[in-house]
Amino acid sequence: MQRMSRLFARTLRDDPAEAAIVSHRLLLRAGYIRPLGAGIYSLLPLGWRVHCRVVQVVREEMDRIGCQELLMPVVHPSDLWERTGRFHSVGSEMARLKDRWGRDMVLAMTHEEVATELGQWVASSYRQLPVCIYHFQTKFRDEPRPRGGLLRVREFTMKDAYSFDTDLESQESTYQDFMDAYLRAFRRCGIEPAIVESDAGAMQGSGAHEFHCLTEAGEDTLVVSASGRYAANIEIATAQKPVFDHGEPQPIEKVATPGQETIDDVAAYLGVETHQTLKAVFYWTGDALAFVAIRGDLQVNEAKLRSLLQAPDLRLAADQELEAAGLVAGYASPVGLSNVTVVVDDSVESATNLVAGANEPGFHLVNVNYPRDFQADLRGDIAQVQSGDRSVDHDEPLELMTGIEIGNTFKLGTYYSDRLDAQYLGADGRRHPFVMGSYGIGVGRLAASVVERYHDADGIIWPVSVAPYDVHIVQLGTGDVAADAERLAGELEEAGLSVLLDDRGDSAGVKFNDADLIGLPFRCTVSRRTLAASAVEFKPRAATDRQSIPRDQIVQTVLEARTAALAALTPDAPVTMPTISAS
RNA sequence: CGGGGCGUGGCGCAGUCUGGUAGCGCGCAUCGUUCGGGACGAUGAGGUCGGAGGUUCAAAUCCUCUCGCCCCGACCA
Repeated sequence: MQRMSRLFARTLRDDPAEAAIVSHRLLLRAGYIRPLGAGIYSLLPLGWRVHCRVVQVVREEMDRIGCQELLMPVVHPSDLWERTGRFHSVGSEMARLKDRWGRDMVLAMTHEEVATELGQWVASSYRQLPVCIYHFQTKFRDEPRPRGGLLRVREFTMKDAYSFDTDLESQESTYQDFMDAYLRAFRRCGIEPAIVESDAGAMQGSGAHEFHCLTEAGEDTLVVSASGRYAANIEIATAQKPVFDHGEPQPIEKVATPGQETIDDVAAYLGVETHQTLKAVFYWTGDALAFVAIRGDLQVNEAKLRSLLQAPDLRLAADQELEAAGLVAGYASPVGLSNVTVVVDDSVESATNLVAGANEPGFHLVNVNYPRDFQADLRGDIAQVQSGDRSVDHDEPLELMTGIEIGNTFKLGTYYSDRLDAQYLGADGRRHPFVMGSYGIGVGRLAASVVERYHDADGIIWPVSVAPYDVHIVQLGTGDVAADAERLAGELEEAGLSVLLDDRGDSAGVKFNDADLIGLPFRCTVSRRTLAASAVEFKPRAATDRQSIPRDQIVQTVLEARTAALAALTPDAPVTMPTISAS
């Protein structure tokens, strides 16, 4: 039992000024976390208990699929990272340091390298495969912009798992096991995740999924079809691109368009729809300029472009870089260009007689046709899906949603095993690289997501599965009242429940408000009034009504309520695409 | 990295423009009265005004530099 009078925490009456997001505000106010720097937090006892509860849920689901827990170090010598190429490719997100001998070390932001090294050491034969390992370990990622309390931090605990299979077929089965385990873990925490296809990004894999908690506070945009049959992160999402008929190709012509620098202006000025224009956008790949041409009614999707160009450091080009290449912003054209890489979205291939810039201020070209008038160095789909677009597979309308990425799964293929010579001896007597997977869950982000999902105007409403304590006893009075509250706490603990006892001398209002703020699932109030009635007042945090329960039945009542609440978190329900809840 | 905002006691803020004894509410401590939804009274503790330099008789306030934090964007396993 923890007494509130001794709890290492402090609840705040006023909202901290820095907190703009619900979970951040409530976790600070209720005394769960305390910032030390940007994106760096201490977990106070309440926060740590939630952390441990979440860890335990995830651990049980990992163990359930036969994944074995271990612990890998945070500080790594750089050589493994040199061998996979990530020591140089990752960039400043990974913190680096030198040891006393001047050797390069890294603070691990993930553990593919070390896991692969361990895997090849242990599993020398196909007879030992498949095998999976996981750990809960501190990650440090030097994020350019931490935000939202625990939602995006620089130091955090991640559950990361790594699988080793003999071949793609086996890995597919292992991957499915992880998907199932993730779904169960999130549901046990009270979150029905949206599962979407995602970008493998720096993981270098061949396929990936993300699990999202749908909430306005999220940073990721997801594209979901009406039936839920298609769901993807917008970074990789595809959609049908409507085709417009602008007639047979006509001779190219230069027209004056004074002062018309935007697509909308030019289209209006020349009396055409935006889909009959060619939009030019310029990116800097890190060492070269890329001229991106896309139909005027579409937006460039930078993640897709980055992937197509294989340019991890892609960014919009600066004006000086445009001038140096002889391009005129607002009037730029791919026609007659030779010194820059031209990337063409496939929307341009089906369009005829487009309006494009003339590379001359105040002039555009009409009846520009690809590939008659200009060539592409690269072609592909680099368009951003927009709300209302239709899915490729089932021709369904697509909707955009926002979510917090609480977990991800990656099919790594043999990227790491190839580079680290991680091989097993197969039944055929030959050596083969492991087919690997990696799977992450951010513990703190998951806890914060639960708060985003479960709260009201008064505070947090923890699901029983991850609450820091099961029962909040509000003791209103001293003497007999205090004695009975203590006795009740003992009985509840005897029954296997964890208890936070508010034994402070504060007024009832203060105590009730703190109880609501902290958000334990069940509240029991003990006072003169309840003592006289040989009863205890019982109120689930999520309920609006208080009940008077006979004193000799209260423990049973709480136990049953908790059991029912746990049963309501059904990990085995069929997968459905959730919608954003009104809470 | 670009744009915006903010650093004054544990929390929320005023004071800065127009330089002149550092304030308010909450919280905290002691005493008393209260006692079922953030009680009341009295007394009290607590701040080198983020830091450094400069201007001035005098700087929270003006100038320069710097550090940090928040928000938007860029970025992002």
